[in-house]
Amino acid sequence: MTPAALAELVHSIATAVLAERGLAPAVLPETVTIERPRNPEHGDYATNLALQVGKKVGMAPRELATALAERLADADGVEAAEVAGPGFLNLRLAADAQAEVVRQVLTAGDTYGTGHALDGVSINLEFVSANPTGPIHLGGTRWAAVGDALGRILAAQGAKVTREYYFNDAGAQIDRFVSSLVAAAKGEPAPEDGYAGGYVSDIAAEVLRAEPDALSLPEAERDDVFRRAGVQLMFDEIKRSLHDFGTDFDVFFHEDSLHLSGAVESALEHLKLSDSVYYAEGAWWIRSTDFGDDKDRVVIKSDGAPAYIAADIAYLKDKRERGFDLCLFMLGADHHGYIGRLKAAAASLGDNPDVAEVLIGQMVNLVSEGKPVRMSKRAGTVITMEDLVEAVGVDAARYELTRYSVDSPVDIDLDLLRKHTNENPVFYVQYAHARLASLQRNAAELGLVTPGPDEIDLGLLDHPREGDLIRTIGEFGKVIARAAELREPHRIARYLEELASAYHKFYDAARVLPQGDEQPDALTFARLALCEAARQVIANGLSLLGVSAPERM
RNA sequence: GCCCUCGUAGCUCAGUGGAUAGAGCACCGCCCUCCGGAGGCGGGUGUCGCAGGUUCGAAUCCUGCCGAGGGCGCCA
Repeated sequence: MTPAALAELVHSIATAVLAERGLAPAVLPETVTIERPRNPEHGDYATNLALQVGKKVGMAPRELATALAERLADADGVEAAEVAGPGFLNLRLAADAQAEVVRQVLTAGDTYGTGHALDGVSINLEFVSANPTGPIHLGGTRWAAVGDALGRILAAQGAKVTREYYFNDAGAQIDRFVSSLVAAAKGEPAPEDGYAGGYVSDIAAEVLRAEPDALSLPEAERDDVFRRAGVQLMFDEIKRSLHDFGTDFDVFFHEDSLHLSGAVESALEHLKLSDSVYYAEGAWWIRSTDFGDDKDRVVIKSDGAPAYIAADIAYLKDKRERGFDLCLFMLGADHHGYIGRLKAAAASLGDNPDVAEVLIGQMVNLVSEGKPVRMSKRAGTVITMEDLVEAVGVDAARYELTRYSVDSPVDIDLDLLRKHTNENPVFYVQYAHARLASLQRNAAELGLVTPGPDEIDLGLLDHPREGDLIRTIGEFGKVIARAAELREPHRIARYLEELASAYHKFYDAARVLPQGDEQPDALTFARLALCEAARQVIANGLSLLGVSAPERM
C-alpha cells in the first residue's frame, strides 16, 4: 500500500465515521496528510487528521482518533493502528501490503514516480538567456542546471514543456561587443565600456580568418561583418557549451526578430488602446506599480523609440500566441524588479498576470580561501560553464548546482575546484546505483533472474531496514509532485540522498545473494526485486536532474 | 528610504503547522572468512538572529527590530 493509497483509505474511513455520528464529512481535507514519523515507535506512517478536524466537528481529537483506529485496525493491509499523544494516529502496515510499491516500480519502470498534475498544460520555460556577448558564467550555469531539471520535473507531471533561451541581441550591449571585436581585430585595447576577455580576441581572429579584408572595409560595413559573424560565433559557442552541459533548448529566440518583424511596434499600438498604459511627460508608461513595482516604467520613450520593456511585452505576446498556458521565467536575484513588469506586461495583454510566473534565484559567488572573489575579466577570475565542467565534470557540476534551494546563494570554492574534489554527494548517490547495478550483474552470473512483478513473495520483506527502504521508495511520487508544484528541483536531490542512505543501510544489514553452497530461496528473489526497484528509482531521480546513473564507477 | 531573498550544529545546507529539529563535511573510535569500504555503526554540538503575536501545537504563519546579499534609469 502506497502512502497515497493509505491516505485514501483513511479518508474513506473518516468519512464513514463522521457520517455515522451525523457529522458533515465536508470538514475533511481533500487529501489526508500521511507522514513518516521520525521515531520508529510511532509506526510506519502517522496522520494528524483527528487533530485537524476533531475540534471543527466538536469531537475531542483523541476520541475521533480512537474511532478511526478501531476501523483502520480491521482494514486489509493494516497491521496496527493506535492513538498517541494529543490525537495522532500511528499506523503499522503488513509487510506485503507495504512492499506493494516494489511491484509497482518494477511494473512502471522509468515512468515510476510520474504524475498527472500538469496533464495538458503547455509551459514555456525560459532560462539562462545570457547576453550573447560572452561565454556562460557561473550564474548562467546554475540556471542551466536548475532550469533543465525543472523542465524535466514539470514534464514528469504531464506538462508539455518548451525550453526557451532569449538572446538579447538587439541592444547597445551588442554594439559594445562589436566595437570590442573590431578593437581586438586591430590589436587595440578594448573600448572603455567594452568586453576584454580572451574570447573576444579569439572571436575577432576567427572573423578575420573568414573575412580577411574585413578591417579595410568602410566602417559601417566592417561593423556589419563583425556583428554578423561575431555574434553568430558567440551564439554557437553558447549553444555548444549548453549542449555539452546536457541542457538543450527547444527554441533560441532572438530579440532582434521582434524588432525586425514589427512585433514590438504592433504590440505597442495595441497597448496604447489599453488601460494598462498612459501618456505623461512626453512618454508612454505602463502601470507596473499595480503589480508591486516601485514605479511605473516607460514603454515608449519621449523620442518615440521603444524602451527595453517594450520588447518584453511583445515577446510575452508572442509566447501566448504560440499557445503557452504558462510562461515561466528563471531570473537571477539582480532581476527581481522584473516581476512587477512582467506581470504588468501580461495584464496589459489582457491576460491573467499569473500566466507570467517569475522564479528568482540567488546568485552564485566565487570563494577562495574563505574569502569572496569578485568575478573580473581583467583579473582572470571569471569562471565559465566550461571551466566548471572541466574542473569537476558535468554530473558533479549539475548536481552541486541543483541540490540547493535557489533561494540560497551558492558559493563555489575555487580551491575545491582546483582539487577536483570527490566530496560531492552526487557520488554517494551514483555509487548506490553502481553498487546495485553490480549486484544485478553478480546475480546474472549466478543464473538468477529478477522475478517478474507478480512472482514476488513481498511478505518476506519484513526486516526494519527493508521497511525503511520500501517506504522511502514509496515517497518518490510525492517528492516529484512537490518539486513540480513549488518549482524546486533541489527536493529531488535531497530525496535521492535519503534513498541512497536507506539503500546502503539495508544492504549492510541484509544479505541478498546466496553465498557458498547456499541455494537461492524466495527471500533471495524478493530482495533482488527490492534492489531492482531501488536501482530504478535512483535512476529515475538522477534522470530528472540530468545526471547520469552509472553502471560502474 | 522602499522592495525581494536569506539568517537552523564548527562549516555547507535540508526541513512552508506536528511528537525528542536533521543530513553531509570536519573530528574521534569501531566494523571486511561475505554481494563494490566512494559503505555501515557509535560518539556531540543547537538562545532555529532577537522580541512579541496567532493556536491544542511554530524553525515553519503574522508584526516589529537586528544582520547579510541583491534591486530600485526615458540603460539593455
